[in-house]
Amino acid sequence: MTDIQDLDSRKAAILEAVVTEYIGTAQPVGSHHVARAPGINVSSATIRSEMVALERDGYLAQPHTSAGRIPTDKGYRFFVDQLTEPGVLGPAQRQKVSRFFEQVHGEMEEMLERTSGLLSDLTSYASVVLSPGHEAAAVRSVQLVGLGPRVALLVVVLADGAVEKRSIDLTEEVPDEVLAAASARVQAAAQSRPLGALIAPEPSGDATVDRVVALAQSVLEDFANEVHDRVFVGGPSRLAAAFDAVETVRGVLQTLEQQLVVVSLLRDVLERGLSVAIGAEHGYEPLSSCAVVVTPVSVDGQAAGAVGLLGPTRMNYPEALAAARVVSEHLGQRLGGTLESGSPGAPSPAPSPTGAAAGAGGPRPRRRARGRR
Amino acid sequence: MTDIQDLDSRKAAILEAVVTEYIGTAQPVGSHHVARAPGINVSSATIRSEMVALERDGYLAQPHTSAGRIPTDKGYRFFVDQLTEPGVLGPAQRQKVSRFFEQVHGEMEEMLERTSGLLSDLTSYASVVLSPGHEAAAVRSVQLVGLGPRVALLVVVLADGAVEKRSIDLTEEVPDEVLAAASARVQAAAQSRPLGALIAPEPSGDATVDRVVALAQSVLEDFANEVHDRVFVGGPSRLAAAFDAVETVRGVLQTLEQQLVVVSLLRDVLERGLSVAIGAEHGYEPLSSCAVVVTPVSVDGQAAGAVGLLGPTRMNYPEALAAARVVSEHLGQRLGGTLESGSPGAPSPAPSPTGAAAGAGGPRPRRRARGRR
DNA sequence: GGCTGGCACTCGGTACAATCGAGTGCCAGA
DNA sequence: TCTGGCACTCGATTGTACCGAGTGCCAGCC
Repeated sequence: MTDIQDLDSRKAAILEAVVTEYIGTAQPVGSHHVARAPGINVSSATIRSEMVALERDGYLAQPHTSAGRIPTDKGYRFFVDQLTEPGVLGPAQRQKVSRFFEQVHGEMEEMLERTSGLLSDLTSYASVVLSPGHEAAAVRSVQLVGLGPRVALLVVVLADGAVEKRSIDLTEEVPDEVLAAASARVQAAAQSRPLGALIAPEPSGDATVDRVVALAQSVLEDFANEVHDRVFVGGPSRLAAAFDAVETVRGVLQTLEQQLVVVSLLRDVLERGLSVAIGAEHGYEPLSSCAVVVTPVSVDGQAAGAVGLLGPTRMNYPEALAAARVVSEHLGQRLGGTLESGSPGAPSPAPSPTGAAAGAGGPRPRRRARGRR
Repeated sequence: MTDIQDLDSRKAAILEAVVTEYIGTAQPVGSHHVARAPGINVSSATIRSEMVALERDGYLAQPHTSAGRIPTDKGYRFFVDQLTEPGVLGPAQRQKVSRFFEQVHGEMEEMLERTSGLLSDLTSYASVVLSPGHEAAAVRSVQLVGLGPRVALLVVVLADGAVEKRSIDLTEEVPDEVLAAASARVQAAAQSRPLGALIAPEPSGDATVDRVVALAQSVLEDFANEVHDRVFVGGPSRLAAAFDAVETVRGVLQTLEQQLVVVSLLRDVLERGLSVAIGAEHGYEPLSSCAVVVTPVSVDGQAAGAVGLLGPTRMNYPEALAAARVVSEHLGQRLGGTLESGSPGAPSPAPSPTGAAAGAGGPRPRRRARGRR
C-alpha cells in the first residue's frame, strides 16, 4: 500500500476499506465498520474525522445525515487507480476459462458470443465483446450468386474469416453466365486487397457485364465503410439485480440494446487509454450508475476488438479486471490460432501492470459501426 | 381445454370488463368499477354474486379478501377466445409499420432484427422474430476459400439468401489449386439440392482433393442438422417495467437470453395451433407470468418463420394480436419480394378470422354477447 | 499536537395502533 | 331475480414511539 498523490496513506486506507466494504454489502459503511477492517489501527472517532475530510474532498458521500458513507465516482476512481496487483480469479473460475477455450469451436461470431456468455458467467455482470475490425483484412473471395431472376447476393470473404453479404437488385433479368463473368471480374480486381483500398475493374466490353460489375463494385465499396464491428452483449439479465430502482434497470437495458451506443462507448473508453470508466466518466448519461471495465484483445500483437464488463459502479473491480484480462488473453490466443490451425499456444504475454491506462496498440482510427437505428 | 364455453352472456360481459379494466390499470377491479363499465346494466351487488361464481369456476381470483378480482390465466384465455374482431392499430402505428417496410432494406437477418425492434416499439412489449427455416432451401453455391495454410472456410449460399459458413481445419497444407478443385466438386454435387438431401461427390482420383472434399462434405452434412432458426429478441428492456418483482424480471430476461428456449417455446405454441399462450399454458415455468402472442409469417403461401410478442399475462391482447398480425403480413410480403426484386405488393391477404385456435378448423361458434334489458 | 473515549443529537427503520376506504358476502324486500 | 342496505374484512395510510447505527464535537490523555 503505497502513498498516493493527494491522499495520505491513512485516508487512502480508509477509503479503500469503505469501497471494499460497500462493494460487498451495498450498504453505507460507518466509521465503526471501517475501524474493524484489517489494516486500520485507529479508533472510529479518528476515522470519522478523516471521513469528513474525504467527504469534503469528494471521495465519499453521505446518503443522509446519520448514515454511513458511500464512495463517489471519484472515490472508486482513486480505489481503482490505486490497485497494484491485478486481481486474481479463483481456481474454479480459472479452470472454467481454460475449459471453455479448449472446447470452444465454430465460427468466430459464435465464439465471440459464447465468450460474452462466459464473461458474464464468471463475474455475474453484463459482458460485452467487441469483434475485431476488418479494415485491414484482405479480400479473399468475392462471389455473385444468383438468387432469383433479378436478384443476386454478393458474398465477400475476408482473410480473417469474416463473411459479408448483401443482396443486389439487378433491376432486370441477368443470365447466370453474365453473373459469373461479372463475379470473376470483381473478384480479380478485389482479390488480396483490403476493403479500404479497392481498385476498379477494367471494362469488359460487354455492357451488361459491366453494369453488373459496377453494381457489385459499389456495394463492395459500401462495405468498406459499413463493415461493422459487431458487439455481443452477454447476460444483461444480471443487471436486473444490480440496481434497486426499476427505472434504472430499464434505462440501462435499453441503452445496451442499442448496439451502436455500446460500440462507441467501448471505443471511447479505449481511446482515452482507460481500462475502467466509472459512472459519469464515460459521458453516457443513461449509464451513469454503471461502471465499465474494458480490456483490448490483441491477436499476434495487433489490436483486435475488446472484451468488457458492465456493472453497477459498486462492482467488484479487482475481480472484473482480472476476469476481463484473463478472458482477453485466452481469446487473443485462440483467435490467433484460428488461422494457423493447431499452432502451439504461444507463451502467455505479460499482463499490463496496472489497472488503468492499458493503451495497447495506440489510437485507432475512428470507424463507423453499423447502425442499428 | 375443458368447459370454457359455458359462461352465460352476463358472466362473459363481466369477465370481459374485469379483464379490460385490469389490463389497463393493473389493479384488482371491484364490483363497483365493473358496474360502471359500458354495456353492464346491473348493480354491483349482482356483479358481486356473479363474480363469486366466476371465481369458483376459476376465471377470477382474489389477491385477498376485500380486494377486487383479477383474471386468472383461464380468465384471460376465455377473453382471448371470445375476441371476434381482430384488434385494430391506431393510424399512427399503422403508418409506422408501412413506413418501416417501405424503407427497410439490406440483409434478411438485419431486416428481421429491425423488425423485432419495430414490433416492440409498436406495443411496448418484448418481441420475438423467428427466422424462416432453411431445410427446404436449395444450395445455390458452395465455396471453399483458403484463409491460412491449413485453414479453409466453407461458405454455403442457399436459395433463400441465407449464408452459412464454417472454418475447416485441413490438418496439412493444401495448395490453392487443390482447394479450388475440391470446391468445384463439392459445389457440383450439392448444387440445387436442399441441405437435407445431399449426394456424395464422385471420387476424383486425386487423394488430396478427395480428402478435402470429404472434409467439406461432412461439414455440409452437419449444416443440415445444425442450421438453426435464428431468433431475434427485441426490446427486452420493456419487460423491466412490466413486472413489479425484480426476481421475475431477472428470470424472464434470463430465459429470453437462451435463444434455444425461445425458439422451442414459439415452435411449441405454433404447433399446438395457438396464437396466444397465457401463463402456464406454454409450460415454460420461468415464463409463467408471461403471455406469448405468436403469428406465423407466410411467404408466398409457405410458412416462413414467425413473429411474436411477449409480455405480462395482463398484456393488451387485442393490440398485441393486431400488431403481430400486421407486421407478419408486411414481413411476409417483403420477404416474398426480396427474391423477385420489385414485385408489386400483392393485395393484402384476408386476416385469419379469430384470435385463437387458428388450426382448430370449425367456424367460430361463439359470439360476444352483451348485457340485456 | 494528535488520538481517543464519551456524549448529545440525528434520522432512517421498525413496530404498533388507529383510521380510512374499497370491496366483499349476505339478506330482506321490491 | 335483482337491488339496496348493512356488517364485516383487510390492505393501505397515518401517526407515534422507540431503537440503533451513525455522526459531530469536545475534553482529556499520551
